[in-house]
Amino acid sequence: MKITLKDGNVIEYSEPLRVIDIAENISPGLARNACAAIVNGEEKDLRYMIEEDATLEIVPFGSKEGNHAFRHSSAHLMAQAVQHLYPAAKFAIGPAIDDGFYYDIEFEEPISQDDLPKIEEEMKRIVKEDIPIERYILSREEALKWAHDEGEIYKVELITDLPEDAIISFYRQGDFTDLCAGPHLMSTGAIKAFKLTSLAGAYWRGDEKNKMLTRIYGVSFPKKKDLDEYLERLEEAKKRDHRKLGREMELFTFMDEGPGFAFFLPKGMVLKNTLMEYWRKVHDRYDYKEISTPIMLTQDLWETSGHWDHYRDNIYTSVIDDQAYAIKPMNCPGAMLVYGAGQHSYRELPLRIAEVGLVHRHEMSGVLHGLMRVRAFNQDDAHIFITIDQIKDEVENVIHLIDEVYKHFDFKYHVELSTRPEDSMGTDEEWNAAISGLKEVLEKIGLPYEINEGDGAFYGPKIDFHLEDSIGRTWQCGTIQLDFQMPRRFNLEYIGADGERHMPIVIHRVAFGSIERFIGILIEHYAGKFPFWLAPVQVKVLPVSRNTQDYAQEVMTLLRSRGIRAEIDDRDEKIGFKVRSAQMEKVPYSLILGQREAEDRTVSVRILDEGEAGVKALDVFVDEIANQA
RNA sequence: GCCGAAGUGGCUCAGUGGUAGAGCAAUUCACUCGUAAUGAAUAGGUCGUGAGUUCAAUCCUCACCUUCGGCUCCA
Repeated sequence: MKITLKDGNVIEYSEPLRVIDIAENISPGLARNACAAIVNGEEKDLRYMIEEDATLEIVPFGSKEGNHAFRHSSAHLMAQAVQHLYPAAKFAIGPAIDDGFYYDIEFEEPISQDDLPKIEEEMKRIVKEDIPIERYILSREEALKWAHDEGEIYKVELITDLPEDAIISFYRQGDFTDLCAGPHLMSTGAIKAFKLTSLAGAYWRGDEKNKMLTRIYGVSFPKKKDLDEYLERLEEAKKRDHRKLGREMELFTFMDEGPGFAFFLPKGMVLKNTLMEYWRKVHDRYDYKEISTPIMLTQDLWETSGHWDHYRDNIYTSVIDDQAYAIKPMNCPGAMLVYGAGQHSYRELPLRIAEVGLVHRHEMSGVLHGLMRVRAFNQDDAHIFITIDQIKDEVENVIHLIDEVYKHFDFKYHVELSTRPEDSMGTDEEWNAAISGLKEVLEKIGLPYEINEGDGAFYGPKIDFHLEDSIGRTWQCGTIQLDFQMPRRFNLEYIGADGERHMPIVIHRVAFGSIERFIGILIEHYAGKFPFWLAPVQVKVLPVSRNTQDYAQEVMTLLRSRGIRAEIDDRDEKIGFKVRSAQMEKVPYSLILGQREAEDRTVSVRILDEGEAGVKALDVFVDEIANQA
């Protein structure tokens, strides 16, 4: 048989061989690092027997498939340890995830964080024993019998739900056996470095009606160094946590009096206003008009829009003069009313109506998370009214706008196309037309995308923008949604070239998404060290002593007159102290002003994280910096 | 909402069944200083809220609130 490797080389063998043997044959190093294999495009085990011509890629840790196998085996390793320590534990599912693995387990007695080291110790012991992992197959009856005999009620359910023709495979390592599709490593010895990171509740099958199981999360790596690096990255993320920086930098806060409702402090407001100033400039250039609609509107309106049916659980309500009102969870109905209030000609379209609207949504208490997940936030919304022929051009136009905005913050991003959810309005034809329209645009401009099945809005499909921050995490921010439903429900129309009434189509879109969340992301992306134009305080003026305070005051007044956000630190402290405190406040520029500078009318510049940047003439520095802003 | 953990001066955190401490920050005073912490003094807390156990609760019990890690949901 001929084996075609990834690099195109072909090796011939006279008899069937396992993947691991072929790897060994190619090089012992390859075999040592191998985690799994891709045979004819399918993920397989290293113990998979190749019997005829095939393409073969042997994947090490570091590849997606390799990591998957490694982490999955780690989950089994943990399960084995748990079984040793808690024989009564029942196992549900234990998959690999992007950063590690978890296993959902039902314990007789609840366990706590303090029990994790004990489990880690047992895992270490099992790793040291280097127990071979074996794979075998059972018939459905045999598999069910095993699960019943073991009392593994969750496995019984899993086996029962497997499709008719499924191959039911098991993996055994010593005294531990688990139902599993694999692939897995060859033995437990490879899992050299791991850590159980957290403990959490998780519903069986993710359904809140089901029993809550205990989920243990862990990470694992072939080398200790990799684990250390991973833990360092976690530390870095912790340092950048916007909740911590937001407090330290006095940007925003939360109070018990309004859980999930952010309070913006003066410096946070500067940030927010600066951000919105930029946003308005961009949107003006792209020919958007801005409106503002009420936060509270009658309940009837939300019944008309469909929100009452589809979004009721999240809507806050109130009563005014015996009339039921809803506090808006979205801006669209307001925009529909504005459009509907006047007559429109096809000549006006595309009509781009933006609204930075404050929406309120009742989120479950357990999901609140700093600025990332709140109960009231501003959406940088816009509703674009177009004819059916304008869909592609306009979607493309919006994509360009969003692209421009993200690049401005040095974000990379990828897009996903979300299709029809279960709970939705409209006909299949409309949905299919809308989805294929969006696909065409993405393909036309060559933007790669993934499909996110069933994740669209209830009124139409959407393109979601997931941006990637400076430490590699992704966040969903922008979306573009195509909507045939709202225009119909609100009887919107425009007069066409033919003099007849036609129904426009609406594009809903946001670029930042939620201003609050975007600010949270920016804080973490920049680790609080905002670019000059965005920094709440841009320049800190530091007189060396009392003697140079007048000059420092003059410099600050000049900076402010040029629109630069400057503050003076005229405390009676040593210059080292003031420098340190300016650096800790993460102010981009510090100006050290002593006797020499005052006499020569210069400034000694210090740049955040870069240190001393030389002495410059005052007016030269001010000109330079005013251009940056 | 559910599972688990936590809540002590502005911040970070000690601590004890007999009504509380440190560092930083703040305030005042002295020093007037050249690129990441000058020194001293002062002030500041009904220990998340409410009930219970106890002679006595910040500490033990219960309920609630908030926060944190997840589930689920989402911008």
